[in-house]
Amino acid sequence: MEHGADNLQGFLDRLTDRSVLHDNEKAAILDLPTRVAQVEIHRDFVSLGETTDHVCLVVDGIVGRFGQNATGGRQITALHIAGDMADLHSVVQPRAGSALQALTPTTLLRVPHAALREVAARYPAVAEALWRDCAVDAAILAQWVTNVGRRSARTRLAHLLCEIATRYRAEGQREASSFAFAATQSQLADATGMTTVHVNRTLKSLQGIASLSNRTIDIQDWDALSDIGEFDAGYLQVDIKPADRIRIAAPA
Amino acid sequence: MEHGADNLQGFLDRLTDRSVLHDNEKAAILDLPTRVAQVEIHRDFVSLGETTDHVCLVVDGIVGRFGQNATGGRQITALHIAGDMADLHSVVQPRAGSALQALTPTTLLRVPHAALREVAARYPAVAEALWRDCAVDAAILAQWVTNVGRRSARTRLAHLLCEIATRYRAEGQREASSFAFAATQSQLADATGMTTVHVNRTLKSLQGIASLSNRTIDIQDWDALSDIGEFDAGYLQVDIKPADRIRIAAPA
DNA sequence: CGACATGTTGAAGGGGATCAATGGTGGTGG
DNA sequence: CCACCACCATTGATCCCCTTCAACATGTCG
Repeated sequence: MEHGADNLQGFLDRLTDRSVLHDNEKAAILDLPTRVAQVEIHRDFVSLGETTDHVCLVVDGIVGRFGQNATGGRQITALHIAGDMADLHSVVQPRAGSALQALTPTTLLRVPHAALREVAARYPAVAEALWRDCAVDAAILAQWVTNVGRRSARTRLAHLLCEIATRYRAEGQREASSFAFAATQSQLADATGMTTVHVNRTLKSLQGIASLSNRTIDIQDWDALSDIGEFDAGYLQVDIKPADRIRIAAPA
Repeated sequence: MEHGADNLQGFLDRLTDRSVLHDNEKAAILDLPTRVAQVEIHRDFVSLGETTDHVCLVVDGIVGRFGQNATGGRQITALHIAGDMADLHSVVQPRAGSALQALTPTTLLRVPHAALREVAARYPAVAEALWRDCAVDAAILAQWVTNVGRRSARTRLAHLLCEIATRYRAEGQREASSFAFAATQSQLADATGMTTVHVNRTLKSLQGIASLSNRTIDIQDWDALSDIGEFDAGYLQVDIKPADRIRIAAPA
């Protein structure tokens, strides 16, 4: 067990984008004990029903949270990228309600529940920040329900691409962009409740607006894409001005 | 502003079904200031984007959390019944990511954020219990994504009925039952991403297994219904044995 | 009793699934 | 360095679940 301050920094950044933490609280987070783990592609590193004693921070790669139906059809219910705590909820609810799988070769940082709980207990503001991140997670899930339930395939896919792009560059972005994203069409299908075939065709229909190739997402026309995707970044709680960040806990 | 201990009891029960709270912590919750509100049917009492300063506890009736697409199609992303805090997440994230609407005439208890935050700050175990409830909420949302994304209409509807039944009687139930649930077919449609027409036909296909009429859900054959719905109640975190409830916070 | 919401039924059309095959492409080992 | 293989992308043809549109029935509440 080592200290993974370098990698924890990404997680801390995520937290402080939305929450107010003081220096001692930040230090406590960077001081968390960690263990690095490499996960090969397509491997479940948390299984359904398993009780875990640590959380998994994504350092590199993409992680999917999976649900499945009786016939084996898999549905991705959440995507997690570098800086995300993929199962933060497990701190208060250690029995996994869904499996976690590496969608690409992935590097994780495992942080023991015990250590995180200790920090959360000592610093209420940290507990609050973690809770807040879970709330954002839930807001994203609610968006996905709407996405899958009430939008056409084209809109669905566009919305997902917008969400991913926005989360990658945690700044408001209203422009074209291009970034590494090594998911396959079949994984996009699992995330949008479509079939691979239809993802392929829908992606084609977005030519000139956005594309996925060479493990890279290219967004050529952000306005058009966010329009098609009916996308409004508000729910991602990105770009919260420092003055608007809330802190319930007293100064430590 | 009065004390609504009677009605807060339902909320406290919900919390203590999953979390361990000591007597002083329970007392602090029952002591929260509240304001009763009657909400007429079909009225939004929280709008999208609004910043609230209180949470809404459902005392009686049914509340839906709504998302919507560009053409006005509405999707219910969560259902809340008596005892549920419909927007608990607003404690840490006061800007509403979705609207809340009364699906039936509803009685609410409004609890000021300030008061709840004060209790949460003084009693870390309370903050933990609230956080845990948000985590359960998120687990339900993940199920809904799977439900809407990868299940047939029949399965979807059966799954929803199973979830509602299980949440109403927060005990493991493997049997027929009948309970008041005044939602319309059109609301079930919004919750499952179907059309009213198809809900009507699908409901008919469940004749003898389950039915919705006279504002009442009747489940005649639980085994068949949970089978069709591919339902496993685990994610609802109902029926957690006292010994299995987790408490991070130290004894107060 | 009248009005409006909710439930019911029929007919027709389409969006996306399904099935099936072929074409790329990167990775691996001989 | 090439041959092979596994995985991924692409395309066509067909089917069907569910939507859409439209009408009518039923219920409920003032």
